[in-house]
Amino acid sequence: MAPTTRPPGRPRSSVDAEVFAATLRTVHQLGYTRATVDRIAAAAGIAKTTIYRRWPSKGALVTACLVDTFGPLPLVGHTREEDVAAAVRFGARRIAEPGVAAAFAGVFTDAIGDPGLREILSTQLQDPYRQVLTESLGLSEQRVLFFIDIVIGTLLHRMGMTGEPMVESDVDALIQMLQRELR
Amino acid sequence: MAPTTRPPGRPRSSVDAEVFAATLRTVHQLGYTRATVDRIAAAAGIAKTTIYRRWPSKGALVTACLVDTFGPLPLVGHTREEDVAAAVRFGARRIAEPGVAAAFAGVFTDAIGDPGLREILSTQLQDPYRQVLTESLGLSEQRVLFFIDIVIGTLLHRMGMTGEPMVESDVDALIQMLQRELR
DNA sequence: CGGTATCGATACTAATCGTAGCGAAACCGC
DNA sequence: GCGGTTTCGCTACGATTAGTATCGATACCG
Repeated sequence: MAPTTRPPGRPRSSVDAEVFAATLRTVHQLGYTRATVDRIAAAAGIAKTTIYRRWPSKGALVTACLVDTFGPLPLVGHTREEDVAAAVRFGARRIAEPGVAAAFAGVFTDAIGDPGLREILSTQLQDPYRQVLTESLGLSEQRVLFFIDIVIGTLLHRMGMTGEPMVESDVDALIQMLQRELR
Repeated sequence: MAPTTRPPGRPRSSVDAEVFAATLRTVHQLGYTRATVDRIAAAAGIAKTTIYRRWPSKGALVTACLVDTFGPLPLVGHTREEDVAAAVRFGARRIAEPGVAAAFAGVFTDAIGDPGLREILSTQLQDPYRQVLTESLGLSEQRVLFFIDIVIGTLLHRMGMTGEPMVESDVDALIQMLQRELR
């Protein structure tokens, strides 16, 4: 049926990309807590109310921002080893981008005690990778979730403790360890 | 020299244990953000001002609470394998305790953009384990920090995503993987 | 009993989240 | 061009929270 019947009224201005960029920039500069919606809106050059018309809460905005930043996982490998390496390097690159780790930590914090937000987090951010990896790596769902916990958890903990991304030699060690584990 | 010369004036009432317990209880029930200092104080049966006389900020209070909860790492193993297993199980038990994971996530969030708090976190919480493990496992400092990232990061990510502690079979898999990695 | 430092209680400032209401603007079909 | 509909920017607002200031009461010491 009508695939794109434009609804009546003034269309939404296409500023989502601007808002996401402004969100990461602000979170990077000030941290999650002090990255107020007011400041994010100002950085994006729009009004705060416009943000709340599109995302129901600050946590949902940041989660959407993370989903947008991570994007699809490019798995082109011919072997499981190649795919594991590609996935880990993908995660390491993304988490090293300014503001991503801080946004992650903030969303985790908000998600505790907010089941709705945790649902969004698990469904929109983790599930796509779980599906792709389950198919691509040929492992059980439990095994894939275990893999995701290790990759993302380890990289985030390093960022949280030191404020710096994991050095390349440690990323290499992480890849080798997981290649052996998933052999 | 005088080991315990009591300073003049009214001594501090010994309520630290009560406050720590109330902190974890409240964070467990309401999450880090809504666990206000007012509520924690009420749960501990003391005044909010008493808390601020002892800890400079909510983040510092929760960090001290985590330090108190984790406590010293009991390493009695005769082999590196035994010590690795003991350390992982120790972390898994602690992080599974109510409120601990939520407190961790909250402190990480606050620590970004608050270098003082990150310093406390790194120095008071991570350093003792780094020292003990470096000595006990006979590994380089870099290797031990890598080990800590994997253990704590993985366990926290599972708690943050699902709200439930990691199941025992996955903890066993984590142990085996790390034993192989650190062989 | 005097000196000193803590305790409880109250009040306060400064931020912040999220909502409500308003007139102006953008786009559509006619 | 014109009415209908929806989003936009803007301002204002209520509720909640971190952290500070203050004051009388209290506990311990010599």
